[in-house]
Parts: sequence; structure tokens; C-alpha cells
Amino acid sequence: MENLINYLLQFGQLNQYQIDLIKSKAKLIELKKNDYFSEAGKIARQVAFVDNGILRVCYYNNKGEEITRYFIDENNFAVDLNSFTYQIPSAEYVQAVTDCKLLIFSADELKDLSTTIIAWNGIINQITAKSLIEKVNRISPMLAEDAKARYISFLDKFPQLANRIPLSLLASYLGITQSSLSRIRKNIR
Amino acid sequence: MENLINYLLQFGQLNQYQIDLIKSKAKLIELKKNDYFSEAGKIARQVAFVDNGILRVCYYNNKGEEITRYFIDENNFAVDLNSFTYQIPSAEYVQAVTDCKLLIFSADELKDLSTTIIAWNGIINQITAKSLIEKVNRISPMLAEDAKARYISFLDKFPQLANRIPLSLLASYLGITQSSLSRIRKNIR
DNA sequence: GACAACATTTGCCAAATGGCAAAAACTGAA
DNA sequence: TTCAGTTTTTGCCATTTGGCAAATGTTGTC
Repeated sequence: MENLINYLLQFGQLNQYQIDLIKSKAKLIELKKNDYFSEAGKIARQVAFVDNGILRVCYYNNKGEEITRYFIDENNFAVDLNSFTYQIPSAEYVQAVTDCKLLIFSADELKDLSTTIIAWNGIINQITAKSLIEKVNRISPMLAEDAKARYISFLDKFPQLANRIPLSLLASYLGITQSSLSRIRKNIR
Repeated sequence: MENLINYLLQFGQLNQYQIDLIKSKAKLIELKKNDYFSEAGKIARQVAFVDNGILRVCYYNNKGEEITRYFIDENNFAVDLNSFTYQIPSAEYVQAVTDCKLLIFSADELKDLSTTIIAWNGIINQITAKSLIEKVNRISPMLAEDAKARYISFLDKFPQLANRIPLSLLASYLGITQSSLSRIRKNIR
């Protein structure tokens, strides 16, 4: 739980009562590698804080290829925001890349927190904004780079992730085939 | 002003007093094509609602190439969120692609609105979330597509934009050279 | 250790894209 | 209309990447 509370405290102040309230709502679940946290076609009913492990968000494009949108590692929130916000069926999967420990909250519990804790909406605002900034800053420059540069940028930004993620998933995140990534790797050594 | 109010009303209820308050804070400015709304190196002090025209967000990568991150057209908010949120120097430019009419708000004015209008933070939350969803959904699939498919997707999603944007900017948005985009165009006809 | 299941690397060739420079088309002002 | 400045198209060739299939390497289980 400490990771979660420390994470939240980055974005606003919380007193002990509020911290205890948050802790009382969080529920710890464990996922095995390849388990799904949420699935396409279903409505996302929960938000997860990644206490340990790596998740990925992925979907199938119109050619039937599986595309990894992004990875979510320790000390970040994971949610299919589109499905969760509008309570519509999800278009993507959230899957465990490694075994994971997650702290989960339902929509109702979050609603309780937002009405009880005055700073809550502001905190969530900041987390959403930070996520928006990070994702756009990370994904958008990739378009202008060739595959090799994308891979190097990834290594640079997430040195600890590359070893924990299978090549195939990393390739689909980078937008190239597994073979190409393998060649790029060789080329760099 | 009506565009702005209608836009906000999508995300939450506002009474007449609140609407008048919002109107009283908004300031209309006009930009000529190629003018900057905000510039790299400076701190973004304002948020703009695009009443008319097209803006783009762009930056220079480490090779000195100018990259268009995305376009912002009528009835959307434009802001360098990273700079505005944290009051740090911006890493990107927000520039008028066509002549524009913008309604602008300062950070102080927004703060006033958030303390006076109870639903404000919730509305902003939803707008930020929507923006996050849209940008990630739009940019991330582009990586897995080849340039031709990216161009077709763009035409499909923004049929009205393609004609109003110079080829060079569209190419840098799509992550390809101007020559390649020109060839793709010919190829499609 | 042996085996099956899975992950990664490689070879081959075709297709896509970039880099550069010149030509052609378009635009706006005098 | 003309001309200069800008934007778009084209040609040529090198490089990157994809598609496919086979080979090699790795991991966990019995």
C-alpha cells in the first residue's frame, strides 16, 4: 500500500484519515503472466494501481495483428479510460506481461473517494494530465524516427523494461516485426 | 462564445450565472497564419479554445527536423499542458496553420473558475480524459501502419482538414517526407 | 538429461521509404 | 500579365523494412 500512498501524495496533500479511507477501498489482486486485467468487448469496471509487475495495453487491428499500445510498470495506474469513463465496451485488452500485484478500485469506490476527499478530483486531474503528457511525448516522436532510433529511445527511457518484456511484444510496441527488431539488435551490438 | 459554452455543456451542467462568469473571463484574440500562440522556451500562461481555424503543435527533434505532433481544429482546447501545468519552459510551439480566432484564459482565471464553479474540476477532468483517449487512440495505431495507411486513416478521420493543411505539415505529422507523401497521393488517385 | 513448447535469429527477396536535386505547378503582389 | 517566392511533384538510387520459412536457442517439466 505504501507505494500507492506515496504516489498519490506527489499530487496533493492527504491527512491520515483520508489515507486510511483510501487504503480501506483498495483491494489487492494478483495476476499471473498472460492473465487479463480487462478484456475487449467488456466494460472496464475497475482501475488498477500497479504495485508490482508489468502490464500492457493491446488490441487487434483490422489486419488481425496484435498491437501493443503501451506498457505500464510499477507505480502507475492502469485503466482502459475510454471504457471506464463512458462505461462502454472496451476496444482493447489489459494483460499481464509478468506476474503482477495490483491494487484495484471500482468506479463506486472512486466516486466515494471523490465526494469524501476534497482534494481527490484535483489529484486525479493531475494524474490524468501527467499521463496524457507522457503518452503523447513518448509515442508521437516515434513516428518521425526509424525503427532503430525507436528501439534506442526505448532502451534509453526504459532500460529496466527491455529485459523483462518478450521480443515479440516490444516489436509490436515499436511498430515493427519481430524479425526486424532482432536484426536491429544484432546491428547495435 | 456560443461554441465554447456548448462545448462545456457536453461535460457538465452550468447555470446562467456560471455561464456568464465563464464568458466574462474569456478573451478573444486573433492569430494570422504562422503566428505563434505559444513558443518553445517560454512558459505557457494561457489556454485557448479554438473558435475558428487550425492550430498545430510542433517541435524540433535532435536532428533539427520540425515535427508536427498534432493539429487542433475548431471546438477544441489548445494548451501546452506540460508547460502550463508545471509552469516550466515549453518544449514545443503552438502555431496557427490558418488564420484563427481563439478564446483565451489565463491560469489565474481558470483557478477562479475552479473555485467558484463546483462542477468545474469535474468538467476539466473529463475534457482532459477525452483528450488523452483521443490522442492515444489516434497516434498509437499509426506506428503499426505503413505511410499509405496512415494517410488514408487521416483522410478518413479528418476529411475537412487535409485540404486546409500544407503538404509539408501533414507529412511531418504522418512521420514521412514530403516527397513520400506526394508519391502516396499520386498512387491513390 | 530428454523433450516439448516457446522465443529468437537468420536467409532470401520484394516492397516501401529516404535523401537529394531538379522540374513543374501554384500563389500573391506589383 | 509578369515575376518571384513558395509548394508540390518527379527521377534516381541507396537503405530500411516486411513477409515467409527454416534454423537455432531457451525454458521448464518430467
